Amino acid sequence: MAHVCIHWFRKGLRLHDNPALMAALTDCKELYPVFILDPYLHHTKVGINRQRFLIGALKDLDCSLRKLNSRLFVLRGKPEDVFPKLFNRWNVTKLTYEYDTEPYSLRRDERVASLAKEHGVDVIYKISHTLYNIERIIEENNGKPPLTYKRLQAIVQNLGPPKKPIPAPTLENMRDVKTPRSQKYEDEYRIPTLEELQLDSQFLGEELFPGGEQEALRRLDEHMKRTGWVCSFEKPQTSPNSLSPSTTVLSPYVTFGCLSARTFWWRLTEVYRGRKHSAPPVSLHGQLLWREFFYTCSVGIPNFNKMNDNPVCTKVDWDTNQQNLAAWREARTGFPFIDAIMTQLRQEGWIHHLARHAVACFLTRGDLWISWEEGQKVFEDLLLDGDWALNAGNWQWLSASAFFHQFFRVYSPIAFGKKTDKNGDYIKKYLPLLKKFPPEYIYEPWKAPRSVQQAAGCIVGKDYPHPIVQHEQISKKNIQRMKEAYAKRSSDNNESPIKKQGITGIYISPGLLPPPYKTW
DNA sequence: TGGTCGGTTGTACCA
DNA sequence: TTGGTACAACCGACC
Repeated sequence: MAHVCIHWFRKGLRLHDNPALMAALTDCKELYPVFILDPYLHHTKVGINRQRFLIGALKDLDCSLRKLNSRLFVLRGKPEDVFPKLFNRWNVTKLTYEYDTEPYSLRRDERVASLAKEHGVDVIYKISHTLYNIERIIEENNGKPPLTYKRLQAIVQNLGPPKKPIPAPTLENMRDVKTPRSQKYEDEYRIPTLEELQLDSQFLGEELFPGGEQEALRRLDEHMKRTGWVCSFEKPQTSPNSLSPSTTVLSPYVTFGCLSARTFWWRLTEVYRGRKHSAPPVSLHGQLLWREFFYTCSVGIPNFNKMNDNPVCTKVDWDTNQQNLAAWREARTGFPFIDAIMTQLRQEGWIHHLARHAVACFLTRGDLWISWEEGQKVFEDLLLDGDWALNAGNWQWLSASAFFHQFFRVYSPIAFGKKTDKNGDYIKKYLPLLKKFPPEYIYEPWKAPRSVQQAAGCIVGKDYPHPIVQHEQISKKNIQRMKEAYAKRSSDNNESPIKKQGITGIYISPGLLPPPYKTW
């Protein structure tokens, strides 16, 4: 029997390495490629850069599908409301999609799958967002997520390399498949503009990272040609404040699934072959494994995006301070390095990993003592590569709430940037107000004599804010508060080690701080 | 994937 | 020549 099939795009906005889409084409007479703008995921709070990236990715997908005599159908609403109507309207017999491990997605997909069953629709899903089947990694580690990178590496070593990516469907694959198209459909299911999504595009900057599979593959090709660079890539050696990105900026494409992580992995393997090359955790392969690491944690650890009821997260008495949170979010902390990074984040939707470290440390354990959950929300809205699992994992890491425990390693909002940008050119690019300050004051303009401030045309306290905290003092105090939080954690764990751990494995010796380990 | 401080060592320069 | 000085580079200890 030939099927009428919906392939549901959510992430995985690509044709290459899309096994669920290929499954849709098997015994298929009619194909409906569908994307649903879900108010839970695509609300107006999501940053406009991210929305633009999504719209770009959808346009690109539609364009590629049209080359296969198909198209993309874009709908709006809650998937559980949308699908029953589509099942009836199109007499659907099969639904395919890519497996998604986020808690919201799992609940959503469970509801949709059960609706599909009620309508006599077969459901097929495939794993292609991650390198591995995440549940398989957990199984291999005796049912617990590996809580160190090293452990994850050992597990995946046993599993062997990730599956090879499969090619995109061709016209040959589409020979017996039709996508019904009519003028009525064109209007009804077209891709909305940003204005239609009630977004004001006048605040948009230049589109540095356009969404879409074609751009993703172009960008991948461009970087893979640089064999020497790829082979010697070590993440910690790249600069957080170069004027153009010092890394690939493929992450937004992997996040939306415009680029398959497995395709990226195997392209790197090709480049590495026969050459001396860097290795995980610092290499580019290593970066993909970090993604895998946090995905595995996010699946195996309950309430992974929260402090409370999250068994790996140290409980910290974070302050509530709306003024300071707003100053951080809106790039007016008075520390040019921090404010420049937050400006780049808002304008461009991407900042370097180490820049994320600097601002995350500043918001949490370093200076403002504000919960990492607040930072998580800001990154979620503003980062093009904002990914539920990676965002939660990295915020816990940086705030020394989980995974990373050397809380006395505090980034200086003044000294850190100087290592790779002595002149402060990065600050001048994103905070042009400060561009006339001489290098000796650019990281701490409040120290400049009045005459220098006047000459620079920028008076601290009037044109640019005073620093909202005194870093030297506050960071010392915060280290002490962190020490107390760790001491409390240890004594709580001693009282009921297993119960407090929540997940059954004992991965931190109760009563002891984890040994200083180096993960790269 | 830290920062700071104090101490040591190495080195360039010069009287 | 050589001793003095300044300073950079590095190390370990500590937070």
